Amino acid sequence: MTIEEVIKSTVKMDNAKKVILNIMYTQNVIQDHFNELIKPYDLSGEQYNVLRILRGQKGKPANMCVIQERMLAKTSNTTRLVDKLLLKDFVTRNVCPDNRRKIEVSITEKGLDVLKELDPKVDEHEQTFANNLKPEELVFLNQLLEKYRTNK
Amino acid sequence: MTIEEVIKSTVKMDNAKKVILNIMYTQNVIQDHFNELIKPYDLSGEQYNVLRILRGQKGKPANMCVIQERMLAKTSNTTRLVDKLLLKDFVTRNVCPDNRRKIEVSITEKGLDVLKELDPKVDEHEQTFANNLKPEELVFLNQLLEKYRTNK
DNA sequence: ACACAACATTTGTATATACAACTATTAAAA
DNA sequence: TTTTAATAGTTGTATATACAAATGTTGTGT
Repeated sequence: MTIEEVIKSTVKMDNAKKVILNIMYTQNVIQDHFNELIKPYDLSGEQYNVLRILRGQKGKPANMCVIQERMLAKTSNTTRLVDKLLLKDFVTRNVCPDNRRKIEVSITEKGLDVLKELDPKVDEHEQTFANNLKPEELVFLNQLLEKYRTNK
Repeated sequence: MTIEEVIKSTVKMDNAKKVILNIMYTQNVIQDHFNELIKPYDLSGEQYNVLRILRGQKGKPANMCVIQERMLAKTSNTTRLVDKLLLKDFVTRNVCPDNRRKIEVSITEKGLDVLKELDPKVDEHEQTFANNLKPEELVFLNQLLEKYRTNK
């Protein structure tokens, strides 16, 4: 389905506009699919993302600004995301002893368990889309997107 | 900047995962850029999108479900989006005489004026990104994204 | 030591989004 | 014709997001 069909556009669009709409819409489709996947786990997409970042720390705690800079949506409110994860016992939060301005956030066993349970489903989610392209097309799509963003 | 650099990933990712993150992140970058652009006009991205859809109707009013199906984010609350546009006198809203379940929404002169003023800025926004790619790369990027979404 | 800037995080507030429940109207079936 | 189902839109509520202002802590210059 082309992007014109999706938005039932009546007027002809140039490729610059089509690309923007295609990226926006594709992101929406991916996100809807992913939200379905994590709905039973009472996690939002950004909450999942924070857990993933914390697991990537391999035991080392992360402070708020580290989490922030590794998130996709830089405008998210990290404090309140961590609040939600705390309520579910997926993370711990402590003042950093070396620098009391900083907060050390770590993932708990319970948090790791949830991620482990989600891992195969997330892989499947990723593959479902990726299987529509040949391996070399995937590589090229990555290159094009990265080039498209140059200097932004 | 590769997606790994953006999220400062420590672990190696396969291309299926990279593509997802690249699309999500690129959408974020585009949206942030667009939000800057429309900020002075007191419009949100989705509000702009509704106005654009209404202009595409070329005078013919659109009812709520038509607007809904042409929006990128299918989960948006059309009623409240139109409420906001009404407050700014950018649209009119009337009960459809043929079928009183339906609502006819039309763009006003004032709404058209705002779009007209935004047009060159939106074009520039689209070109800023598109100029990073060759014309044939743009075409290919569109094809890859559409193929990537197959059956979703 | 004191003032002041820089840093890290939190809080307030307004708006937006997600999703289910609800109302009103029309169409279809019994 | 009454009941039921389908359609179109609205409202309630909880959560999320955006962004500015506020708080507390540390570093720097005088």
